[in-house]
Amino acid sequence: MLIQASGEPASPFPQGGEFSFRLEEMKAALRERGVAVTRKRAKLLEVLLASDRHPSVSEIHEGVRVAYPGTSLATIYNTIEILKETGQVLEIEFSASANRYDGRIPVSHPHLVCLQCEKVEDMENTATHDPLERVSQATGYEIVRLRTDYYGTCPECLEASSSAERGCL
Amino acid sequence: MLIQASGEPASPFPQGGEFSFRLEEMKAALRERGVAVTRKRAKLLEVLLASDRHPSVSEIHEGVRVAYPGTSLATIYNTIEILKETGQVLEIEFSASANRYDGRIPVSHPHLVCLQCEKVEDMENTATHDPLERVSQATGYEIVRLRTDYYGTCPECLEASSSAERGCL
DNA sequence: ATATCATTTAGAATCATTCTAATTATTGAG
DNA sequence: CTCAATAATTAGAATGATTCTAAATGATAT
Repeated sequence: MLIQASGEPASPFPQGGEFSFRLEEMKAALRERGVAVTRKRAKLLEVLLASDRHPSVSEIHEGVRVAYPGTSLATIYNTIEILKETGQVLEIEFSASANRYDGRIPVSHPHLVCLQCEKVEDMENTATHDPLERVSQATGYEIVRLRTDYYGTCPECLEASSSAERGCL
Repeated sequence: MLIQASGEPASPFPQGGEFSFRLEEMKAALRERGVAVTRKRAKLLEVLLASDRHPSVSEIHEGVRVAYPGTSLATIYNTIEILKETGQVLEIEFSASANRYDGRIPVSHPHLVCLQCEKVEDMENTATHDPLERVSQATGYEIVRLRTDYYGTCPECLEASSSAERGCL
C-alpha cells in the first residue's frame, strides 16, 4: 500500500508540516549517531512522518520508491533499526502481520488496532477505569481485547548483569 | 526448553492442582466446540497449565513429547488455534520471537516481559498513574517500555459489516 | 585521482507459522 | 465385529517477515 506520492523537491508535508520538528529531531539523532542522512534515509523519514497509518516496512518501502525506485528493502530495515536504537521510532509488534512504526510519537502510548482492516490509530490517553468500556465509548470501536505489557529487565537479570560488570563471572 | 516431565498416568498437577478447574473448563470448551479431547490434546492442556512461564508452542511441544514422543508440531498449532477461537487461551504476540500462551488466565491482563531472559510474568493489576514508575517500584523490574493496545473493530468496519449483513453489498 | 569508509544492494538464510496431502485413529451403523 | 465415514495427526512443503551476507556503489578527504 502506498503512503505518499509527493515528488522529490524539498517536499514540505502535505497537511502543513506539523511534523517538521520531528523530522529535524530524527535527522539530528542520526547525525549524532554518526550515520549519514542520505537522500534515501531523509525520504524514509518523510514517508514515515507523513503517514498517520503507522506504516509497515513495506509501506515505507513503497513510499520511498516513489522518489527512488531502486531502493532495496534492506535499506528500510537497516534505517528503521538505527531509528529504533536511537529511540526515534516506536515499533508496534505483530506476529501475524508486519510490524508497524510510529515516528511521530516515538515513546510508548496506547493505540487502537482494528482487527478487520488492520488500521492502527493513536488513542488519547484517558483515565483508565474499566478501560475496555471507556475506550469503546470514547472511540466507537467495538473493543474485544486489550494488550498491556510492560517491558524491561527483571530483578534477576539486573542482578546478573551487575555481578558480571563487577567481574563476578 | 522443557516444561514438565511428569509421566502419563492420570497426572494431577505438581503444585497441588490449583488449575484443575481450568483444565476441566478447557476440556468442556473443546467438547462444546465439537472436537474430541484426545490424549495428546489433554496432555497439551496440562502442559500449558502446569507452567507459569507462559510457554511458547515449541515449549508446549517438548512437554507433550515427554508423554507422546511422536507428537507433531502441527498438532500443537492446531489445538492452540482451537483454544484461541474458543477464548480458552490468551496469545501474547511477539514478532522477534515465538508467541507465548497463557491458559491460566485467558482474558487480557498485563504482563511483565523481561527483555533479557524473555521471561513473561503475570502482573497484579494495580491502579495506573505513572504506570512505568509504579510498576517498577512494585516489581523490581527496570521498566523501559509499556505496550498498551486496544484491539477491536473500528467504526468504519462495523458499519461496513452491518451494511453487508443487510445485503447492501 | 585514489584510498578509505559508509551505504546500498540482491538474493540467500532463518524462523515462526500455516498449509497440504497423505496416513492413522475413532466412531457409529448395521 | 466390520466397514464406512469422519476426525485427528503427521511430515514436510510453502509462506512471509525479517536478518544476514558478500559484493557493488557512493561519498569523502586528502
